[in-house]
Amino acid sequence: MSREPRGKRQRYSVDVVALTPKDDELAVLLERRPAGGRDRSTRWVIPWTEAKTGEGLPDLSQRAIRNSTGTATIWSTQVGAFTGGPHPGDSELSILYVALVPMGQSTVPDEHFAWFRLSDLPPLAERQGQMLQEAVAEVRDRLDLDPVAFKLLPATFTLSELQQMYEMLLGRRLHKASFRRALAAAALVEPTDEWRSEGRGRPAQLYRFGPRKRRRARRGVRFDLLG
Amino acid sequence: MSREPRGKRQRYSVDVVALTPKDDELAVLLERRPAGGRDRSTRWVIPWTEAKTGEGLPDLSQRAIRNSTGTATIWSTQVGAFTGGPHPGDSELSILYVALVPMGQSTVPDEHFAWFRLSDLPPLAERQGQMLQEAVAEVRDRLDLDPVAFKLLPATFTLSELQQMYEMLLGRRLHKASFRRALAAAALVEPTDEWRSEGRGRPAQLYRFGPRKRRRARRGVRFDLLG
DNA sequence: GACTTTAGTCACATTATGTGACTAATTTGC
DNA sequence: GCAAATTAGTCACATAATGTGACTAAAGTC
Repeated sequence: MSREPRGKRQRYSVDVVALTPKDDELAVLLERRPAGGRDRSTRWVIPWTEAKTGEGLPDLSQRAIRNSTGTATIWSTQVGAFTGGPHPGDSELSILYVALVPMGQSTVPDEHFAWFRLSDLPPLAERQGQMLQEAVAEVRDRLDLDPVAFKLLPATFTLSELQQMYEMLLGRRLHKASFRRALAAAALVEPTDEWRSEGRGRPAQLYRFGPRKRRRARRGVRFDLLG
Repeated sequence: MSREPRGKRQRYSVDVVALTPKDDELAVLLERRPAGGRDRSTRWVIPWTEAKTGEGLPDLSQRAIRNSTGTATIWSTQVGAFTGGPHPGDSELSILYVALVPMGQSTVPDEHFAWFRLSDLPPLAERQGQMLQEAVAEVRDRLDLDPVAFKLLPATFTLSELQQMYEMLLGRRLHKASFRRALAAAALVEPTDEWRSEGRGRPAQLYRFGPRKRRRARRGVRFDLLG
């Protein structure tokens, strides 16, 4: 599957950056594939799936996610289209998706796949590295528009776990009182009647995701320009 | 150019939604193409350009923008990849770009092109309409991360013009004092020593875009979820 | 010169956010 | 059993950001 005869090029591929929390950090699912050309070593690459003729992106991306993560019932979104630099599958055009795998569901389909923490990545080809960066940026950028943090948590969770998830995604610490005040104002979670005793310390109440009311999205202009 | 022999399918196309301000509203550049199949009428479509083998997206998108708007020196960004629904050029996959044409530069390359205000669109195919919506949403979503509003203005402008541009993009009125306070805090514009007398009323000072200092992008979590 | 129109600023009320200190409920060590 | 440690959860207050009406300024119109 790694080499195609020249001339019969792939039309395009869908590449999947699957992310999951691991040791208070994001981890990405990579696939071990034999290097192309004269290089006999193996390398880690972002898993990809070839497009079939007539297959639409919704189906194709679901198939690609199933191929790599083993499940298709997880959240994903398109990051964009990429060209340039060598692609492991010889396809000129990659459509990149990022998929979020909840805590504790990060199994691997077989021994060719493994999770790597972002701070402990194996060497990646340039285009691969860039695509990974953009996939992570896509998730971070959506953080306050889209409740993506919840996609990385199990169905019920404590507020401290939720805060840790936001801290992981934002890359900085948050103040507990501020976090909970903002959360309450957004009415995003609802308490369950369960409590979790996590060893030492006071037990924490479990919450589930459940947006109750609409926020009026007023506010003036922001000019939150960074660059 | 409108029909390709069956079997020799296009690999993919780059479609360009070019936007410009017109009558206090956004307008989009559409192209008149003969309808496919047995339909002899013409229809308006989002301009597209076929990919050539070996051409990367940066070059290709510039070429596509030049083909439709006549210039390539304007701001653009990728919106995403689309499949599904008929494409006027028979290509299964479209990579969508949105390009912003400054006020007063909205010429058309020839009589096959025309600008349509968003409130006054001709009938579009379903996929085309959806792509247009996503392109506009992309620009709106970037408004406070990226100074896109300036890409729709000439090099110098009055603060009232800038505010009107934001109001057009946001679809709501802003308070003058708030707007200017936020603008000053972001240090995004600098005054020129020119003034414009626009008929009646006090003349307005002209400004140019010129970010002076970095904003520290602190702030806690936002939870600005709408949906 | 009074009135209209648009530009530009100010002051104050209201709301949002940052932050430390507090109380609560549990385990651990003695 | 009881103090110390640990984590959850809340409060109160200081500071900052935003909403808003009213004001002054400089031009044209009649």
